[in-house]
Amino acid sequence: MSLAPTHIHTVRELFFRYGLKSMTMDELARQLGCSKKTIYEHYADKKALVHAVLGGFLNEHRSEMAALDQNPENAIAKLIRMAAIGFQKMRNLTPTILFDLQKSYPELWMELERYRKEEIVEIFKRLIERGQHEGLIRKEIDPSVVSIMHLQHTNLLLDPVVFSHLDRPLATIFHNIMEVFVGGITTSQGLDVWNTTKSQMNLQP
Amino acid sequence: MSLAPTHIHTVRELFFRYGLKSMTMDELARQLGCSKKTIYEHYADKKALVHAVLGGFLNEHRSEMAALDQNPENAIAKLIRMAAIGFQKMRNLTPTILFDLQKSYPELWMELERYRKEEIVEIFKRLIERGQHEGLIRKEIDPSVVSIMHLQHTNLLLDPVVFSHLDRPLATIFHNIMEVFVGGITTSQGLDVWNTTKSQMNLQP
DNA sequence: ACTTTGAAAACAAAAAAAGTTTTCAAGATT
DNA sequence: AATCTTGAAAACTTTTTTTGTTTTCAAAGT
Repeated sequence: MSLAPTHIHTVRELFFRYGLKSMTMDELARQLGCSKKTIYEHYADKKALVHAVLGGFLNEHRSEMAALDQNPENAIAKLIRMAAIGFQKMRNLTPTILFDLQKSYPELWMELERYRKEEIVEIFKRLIERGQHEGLIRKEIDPSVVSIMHLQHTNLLLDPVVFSHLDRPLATIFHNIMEVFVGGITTSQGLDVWNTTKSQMNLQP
Repeated sequence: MSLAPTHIHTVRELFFRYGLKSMTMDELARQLGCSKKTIYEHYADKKALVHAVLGGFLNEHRSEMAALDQNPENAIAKLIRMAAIGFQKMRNLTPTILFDLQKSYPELWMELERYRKEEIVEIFKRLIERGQHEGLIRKEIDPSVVSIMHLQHTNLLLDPVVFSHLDRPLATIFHNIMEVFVGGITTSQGLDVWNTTKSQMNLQP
């Protein structure tokens, strides 16, 4: 029983690198240097394994977000940090993964969708509301609208036809998008905070 | 019979984006907006289709290389241009594609290997020999050795664990690699040519 | 010596994909 | 206007692949 905790990261890497369809259970066992039997002792079927991988991935993100939420920083700084983590994380979701997920594991695909559209959007929405109370984000801004808008921004990264041909580092793309987004929602006071925060933190995600 | 020339590029894009395994014939037909029957009128089987796509890809590269070979430039300049094109081209070969190719179409995989290890290496070898005759590349350099070395450099780009985590544009990685490689093989005269050439041409591949 | 363990490999069952054929409707042809 | 052609859509068969299970066997531990 030497599999579950140690090797699940390897499984994630293989799934993410080669796609869910291409990475068969035989191949997986071969790469892990164990037998299929051993895998099936820990996971009922392939779906359970994919579920564990995706679940772990989302949980990681969830707890990183939660950790940031604890921070006693201002709303703008939190917003940037959360966005940076989100962009960084979503990079791992290649077209192949998303395609395979959607086609072969629709329930897991929906779980991913739900996580992003509900949980994440909700966190950003509340963060924007907080920013408004702190006087950093303009009152005319509708938190529900712009939190969805932000989600769509991260979606753009997942689509290879949008930015990849520019051959820019993710950090550059991230920085530009945030410059527009944050610039667009902040009050003049918030803008000062943003400029200070920006120089303080390492924006390289 | 409206398929073959027009839509083969779409097929390539789909194969390259989602992988050969994930992109089934049904899905392909759906995405192309035609029936499977129509596809099978032009291509005997899926293998023939993959062959056509890969062949087209290699031919494109082949003719770009040939066009450069005609140029009346010096050997160093040609070397850089060819390398740039090579790096740029190989980016399209995602881990999934290479994996699927190797596993499901071993003959095509070997054809790709052969193309790179023989045709491309041969071109670079002759180019380096020419550079030596032009007095731009040092005589101690063994063309056979360093042409293979260059091939391995481009291989590094295909491996996601080597450079991707740096989050640098391809152009930066390319530039650094070439700085070392060209710097390492040139005479002082060749180095001057390289510096001049470098500023003249747009290194952004 | 006797268990236990788990890799390796053979296996059966199920699923999926490839490839073929049929159907049918829209456009072209006579 | 009647007929023919074309090709998408979908139903279908066949082949291949994959999943998931079981068996075998050898090495490590008791």
